Amino acid sequence: MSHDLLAGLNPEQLRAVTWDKGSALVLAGAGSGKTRVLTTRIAWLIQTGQVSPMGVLAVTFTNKAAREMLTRLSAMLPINTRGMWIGTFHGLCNRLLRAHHRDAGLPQLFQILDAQDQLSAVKRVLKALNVDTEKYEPRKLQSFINMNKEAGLRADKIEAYDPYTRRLAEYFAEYDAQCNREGVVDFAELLLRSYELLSRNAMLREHYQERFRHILVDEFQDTSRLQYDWLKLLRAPSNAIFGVGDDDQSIYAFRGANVANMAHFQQDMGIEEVIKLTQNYRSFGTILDAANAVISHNSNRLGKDLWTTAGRGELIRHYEAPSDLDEARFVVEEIQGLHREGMAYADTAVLYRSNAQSRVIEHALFSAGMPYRVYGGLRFFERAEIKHALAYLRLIANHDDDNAFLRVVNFPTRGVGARTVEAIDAAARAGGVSLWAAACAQGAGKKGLAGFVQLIEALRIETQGMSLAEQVEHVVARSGLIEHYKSERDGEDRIENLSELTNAATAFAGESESQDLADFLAHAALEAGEHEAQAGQDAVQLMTVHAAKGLEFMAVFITGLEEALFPHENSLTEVDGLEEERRLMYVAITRARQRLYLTHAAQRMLHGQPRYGLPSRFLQELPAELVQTIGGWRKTSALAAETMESAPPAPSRAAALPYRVGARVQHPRYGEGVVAGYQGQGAEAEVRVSFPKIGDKWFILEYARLTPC
DNA sequence: AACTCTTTAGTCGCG
DNA sequence: CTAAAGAGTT
Repeated sequence: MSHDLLAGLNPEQLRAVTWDKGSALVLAGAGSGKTRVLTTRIAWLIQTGQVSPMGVLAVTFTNKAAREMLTRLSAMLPINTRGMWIGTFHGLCNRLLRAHHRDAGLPQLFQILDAQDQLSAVKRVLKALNVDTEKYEPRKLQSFINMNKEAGLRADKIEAYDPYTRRLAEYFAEYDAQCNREGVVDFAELLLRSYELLSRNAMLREHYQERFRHILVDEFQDTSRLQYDWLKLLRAPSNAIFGVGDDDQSIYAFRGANVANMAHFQQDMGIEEVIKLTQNYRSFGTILDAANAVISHNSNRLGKDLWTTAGRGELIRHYEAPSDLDEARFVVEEIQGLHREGMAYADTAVLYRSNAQSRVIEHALFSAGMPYRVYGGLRFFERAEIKHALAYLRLIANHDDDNAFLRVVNFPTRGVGARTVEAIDAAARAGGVSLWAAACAQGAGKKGLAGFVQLIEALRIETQGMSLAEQVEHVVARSGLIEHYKSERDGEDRIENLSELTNAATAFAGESESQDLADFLAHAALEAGEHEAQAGQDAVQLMTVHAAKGLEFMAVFITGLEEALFPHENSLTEVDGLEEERRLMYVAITRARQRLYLTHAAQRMLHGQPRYGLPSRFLQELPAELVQTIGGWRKTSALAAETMESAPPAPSRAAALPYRVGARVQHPRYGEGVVAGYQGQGAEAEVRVSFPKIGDKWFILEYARLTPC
């Protein structure tokens, strides 16, 4: 039987799939069949009777990855995957907390705050404490809270050596208190809460440890400190963790990912040998060589090189554009050419480091009348009208949800102004009760408020006994949202989305076999929905490099390959920042199957001003024989190369270029400025300096009276 | 309560 | 430049 399952696996994959000596770490390169290994292993474990479906715990980071695993698994095995613990960290923690909400100290119908909700909750805390939000920015506090929770730290465990941090910790504590009062948890809280639940409750912990004989973890390099500890807590000494990841694709340190977990895992589990999947099934050899070459400039790697049997393929194409406009024009023309040769638009992707860069490319595509799709932006459950409708539903499920209350108490407007809300807020704080309770108490006198209270109560009663979809439909219809959007100029889309919400509820009820409103609300928070825009059409794919991780395309354009943009200037001041940028470059390169374009622009508009960038150091890190320069307005970028730290030193001319681009310099007449670029060579070399007020100035390098500052 | 003006910030973003 | 958020105006 298992023959079918294992057929077609290469020796490395086979070794990983059938590993039977305890915990394992699989170093899975890009395009090496990682998902296949994970799912085949689960199927193999079940089919060979080593574990029952209930005994498997498989964790991913995205809903998409979890879905894919489930789909592939049900194709491999005739089992019902429902009830199996396969999902995202957050989804599984949610499941755990719902099942044991009492032990976790949560109300049964606790609600989940998404990032937006969390930010407004944070703002409310700061307002209640009368904090100067200039000094303590809500966003900063939000990320402070999340960073600490991701490291497993509550407010009282934070070591604050300065008054500022001490204050932040205080506000953190107050925020948590507010969440507890309101019966809501944020994303990080889902994890921390379930970690604490398991660590405090030995009975529960042992129950799950006994149950999950095999734990499998996808994208191990993206795990946070807390997630790693959570996994260790769930694993009995006799059970195995199978971790799959790629340290070279670790690009999420900024949101708490801790690559070091891979090394810790090796030590903690006594793993002697890492299984490496290095055969790549995606790209041609030239592309892989380029990726290998770039990433080899990083230190602290576990180490691996990708290879293929597919052959060399085409050279990488490098285009040097005079400006961002020209870069976009080039990309458009190339895609048109590819399309004429039969390539689908959807097989081409344009990647960039930051979202702002998409504008120019979008404009060029639009002018050329070509279809395109931009990834990112608002997702379905994040749209304002959907959040409004959900707020009504949340308030029915949990009256104490102050976030939801504030969102809709006066939307659509019903004469409950800021003054009234303030009064409710004061009463609620004085009485230590929720806004809802305070509103009920004083609502009688005020027309609008009384109407709101009655509406919510009526909805609660009316929806009892209804199916989930009926409840959603009913609440949307009675909330007045549709009437409100009818009178708005471009409200049609919003009304359409609201009716789509009913469809989403129907679909959810069908998939999960749950008619429970709380389940649906959790689903809405945990799965914000796809990025809607014209999915499924044949369109050029535009996205950031981060968003491209895990995807592949026949042809890939990596644009904006300039110093200070990619690698991003902000990363240069961060610890290991440059290495993370290089991994980002590695991810970008390995998205391409057949053809890879690298482009950079000498001049680019940034923040409304022209910026002059040198070619990215990553271009220099590519072996010249893999790259073919096409077009190009300048013969060589050798001059540029020599200003770069990572380039081999060229003493004679390095002395001639005393400042890096981006370096701050002082000029006796114009004051402080930033070096924006160089032009010419030798005695004619000129330096361009940007001054804040005055703008850009060219100086003959030899005579310019510049001093570093 | 809608509208307008001003100010400000601007890397990447799963759940 | 430009989008978003906050403040101020009608």
